[in-house]
Amino acid sequence: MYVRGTVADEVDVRSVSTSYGESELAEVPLRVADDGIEPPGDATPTLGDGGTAAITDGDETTTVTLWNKWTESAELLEPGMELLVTNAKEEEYQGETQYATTGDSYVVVEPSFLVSVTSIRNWVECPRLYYLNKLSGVPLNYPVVKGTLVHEVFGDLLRGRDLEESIEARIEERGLQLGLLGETPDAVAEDVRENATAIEGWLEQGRLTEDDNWRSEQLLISETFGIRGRADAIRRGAPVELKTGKNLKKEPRFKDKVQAACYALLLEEHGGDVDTGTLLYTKNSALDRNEETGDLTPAKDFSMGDGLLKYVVRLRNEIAAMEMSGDIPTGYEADAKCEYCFEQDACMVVSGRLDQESKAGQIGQPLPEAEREYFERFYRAIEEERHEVHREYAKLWEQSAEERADDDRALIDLEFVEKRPLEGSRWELRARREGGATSKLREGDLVLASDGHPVRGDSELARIERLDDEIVLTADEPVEVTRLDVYPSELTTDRLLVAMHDALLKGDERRKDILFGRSEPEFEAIDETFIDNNERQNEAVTKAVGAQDCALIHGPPGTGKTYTIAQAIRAMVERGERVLLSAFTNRAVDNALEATLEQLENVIDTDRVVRVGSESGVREDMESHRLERAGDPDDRVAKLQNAQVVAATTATCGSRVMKEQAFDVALVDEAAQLTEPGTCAAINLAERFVLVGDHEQLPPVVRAENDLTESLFERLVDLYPDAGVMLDRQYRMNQRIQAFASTEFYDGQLRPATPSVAGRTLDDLEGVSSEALPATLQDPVTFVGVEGDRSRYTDSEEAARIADLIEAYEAAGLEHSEIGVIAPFRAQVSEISKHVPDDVAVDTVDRFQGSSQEVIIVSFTATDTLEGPIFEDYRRINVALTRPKRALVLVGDAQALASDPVYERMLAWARR
DNA sequence: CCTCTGCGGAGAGGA
Repeated sequence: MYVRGTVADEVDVRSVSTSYGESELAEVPLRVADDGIEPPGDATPTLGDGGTAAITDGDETTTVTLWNKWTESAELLEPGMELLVTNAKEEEYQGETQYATTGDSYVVVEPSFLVSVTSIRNWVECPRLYYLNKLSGVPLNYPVVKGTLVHEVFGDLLRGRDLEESIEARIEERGLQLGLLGETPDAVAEDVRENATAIEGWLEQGRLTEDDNWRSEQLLISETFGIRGRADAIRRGAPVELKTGKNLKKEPRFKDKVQAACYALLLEEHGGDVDTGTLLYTKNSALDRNEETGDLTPAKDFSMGDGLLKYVVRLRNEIAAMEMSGDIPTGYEADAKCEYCFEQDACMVVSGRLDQESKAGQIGQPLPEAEREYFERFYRAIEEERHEVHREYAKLWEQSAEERADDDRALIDLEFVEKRPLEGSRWELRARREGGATSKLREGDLVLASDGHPVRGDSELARIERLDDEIVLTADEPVEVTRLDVYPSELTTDRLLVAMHDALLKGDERRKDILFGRSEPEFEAIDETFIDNNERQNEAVTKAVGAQDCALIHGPPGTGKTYTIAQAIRAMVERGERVLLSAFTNRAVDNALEATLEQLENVIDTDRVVRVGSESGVREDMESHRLERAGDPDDRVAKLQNAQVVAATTATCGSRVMKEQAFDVALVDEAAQLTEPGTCAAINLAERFVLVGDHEQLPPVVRAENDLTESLFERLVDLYPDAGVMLDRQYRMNQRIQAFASTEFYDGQLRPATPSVAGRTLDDLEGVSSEALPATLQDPVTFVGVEGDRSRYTDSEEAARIADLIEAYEAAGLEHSEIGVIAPFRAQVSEISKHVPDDVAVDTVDRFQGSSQEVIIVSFTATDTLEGPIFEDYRRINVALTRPKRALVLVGDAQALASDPVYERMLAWARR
């Protein structure tokens, strides 16, 4: 039987005398949900749909007694934390039903917080090591890259690939990294071969027989233990861990055992019964020495007792509890000796600078208080984001397949078509979906591909190669795919944390003076005209070029931001500077890059403009500039080092490869959509920075409400008005259209760049005659009142009216491709899509940002009131209303719109 | 109450 619930009160641990002698116990008051208790005989949680329901008020409070070692986990408990006890027994006490741990119980603190196996492995060595790893990441270094290569070759061997072929191919794939490390393919091959031969020899020692039943690289997630990880290999159901290092002792290292034990727990939940683990220390090897040394083969088998598995769960509980409480580990939690630790210096510096308690001691002066306060604030905010990612994981088993599909987080009920082995030991999987099924999944995404359930079934990490009615995936292992789930990745949060750490602990002092408002940005006087027909654009380029620290370019809709950026980069390149061009989205990076390439055409060889990013992220027409990772090391590294302009998303700027690069200037576009740490990822790489954006348009997308919602751009614009320039002439909208946005969001400063822009109408378009339009649509801005169907996120009446409007425009000679429809909700987007022709662009506000259209129709999808966060953020209407060039139609319920002052003014303007 | 893009996954090792 298992018991799951929320800790209702403080927990005391005490000693009692029992018939077995002195024992420790903790009585945990637990608020248990209706289905938080499973009937006896069920050792594991129900594997049916639904899982454990949320705890509600009417739930019962009971007492769960945790015995002996589990009291260590009890000490970690605080009211409000989730607790899960497996194999509990039911007891009657004073007429009340209570529960207690048995010899077979596991106690799991905050089970929905998924701890990675690596975290547990680091933590057991020293909790501080775990923390440092999270904070500063692992830089590019050869031993780590080599280790990864050996693992890849190991996987290939298990999948039957030829050794030499595998080594060559895997080294080729890592050309760029190896080049940056100054390694040659031959030397690396020699190194890898040494380890790999040991593996191969061991495999050939008759151990790889038909019934050995191997599987390599399996991603495992445990909803019971709250652990996830990827096992190197599984042999006859037991974990095999590969180590590239040396171990001449008889026993495996303790942390390695712990790692294997984690996989054993994960396998146990997947129906296994594991009592041994194998560690493969491939540097030990030299099989020829086998006879002299007796048992010095690379493999060390060890038996995994119950005690070890439970110990691992307690370790995991320590991490979960610490992460929930937000505490910082000191290192005293562990017995590890700091003097032998590789991270001792880093540890002391971090604790010294951040004034943290640390077993290793502190080095250096603490950062100023404002910086420490900043660190703590953002650390907390980023960790909250991480928790949201963990909650996404929990939904993998808390939600039913149908719920996930409704949430667009999964494609379900796929028809498995085939699995086909590919060259290089990967597999191609194909499945078919019913037409019309939508999801957040896109080509290039990493997904959980499963034969029915992403956690409980056979499941594998796969990449979407093609996403049509037939879906094509690639994966390391074959899975008979019938379902795909969004894979919740912590990568972005990891990189945000590291970027913030680098900005504060590695950033130069001058830069920090700017970030912390201690010093005004300075500018070199530049006596040059860059753009002669737009004063503000020219001023912006002048500021960008002359900035000693930073410049801020505020670009409202249609004001030629991208062109200004391209001009600024051109001027910088002409001065011989190395420039980083970055933005949050791939789309924005490619847009800016395209404009930049135009400007640089006759300035430098455009081979020296390099786009760093994944194949699926980079726009097709920029592919020729994309830096392929694979190839000859010297060649790859030369291409990057010689690049004078490098373009990459901010997330990529946080990658190990990009962190090796240095620039004179970082230019960040769409900077108002970036969190502060996100911006830091880019500007950390350069001496000076230029941020370009518009804080009156959409803010950063974050999962949790916290300090990440304000961009660095916005903060600095407020802090240093003199460092900024606002572009004030727009080249997009008819004057009538721009009027509202100008007064409402830009103090009336936004104006048409030329009389012809101001006077733009549909009649300018070839074959269009506005006379053919109904009288109500003659004005460039129109309001169309619709009562609405009173549903929450959709409105079929609005959708129907919009279809009529499109017909009217079509009759007047407009092409479908010249019309765009914007709605606040995705549900309404798909509702409208049903009513209008396929080639009319229908999308959410968020996705329309950055583009424009001749005609824009906005569906407000609100009846009676405007409640809801989507309407409260006025920046969203600013974006919606500034997309059209020649005509704007607002469709909605006038009464609802009039209930909010801003919307009411909008209504007045539209109805004029 | 909603909007939703990134990312070589996770883990690789040094005594």
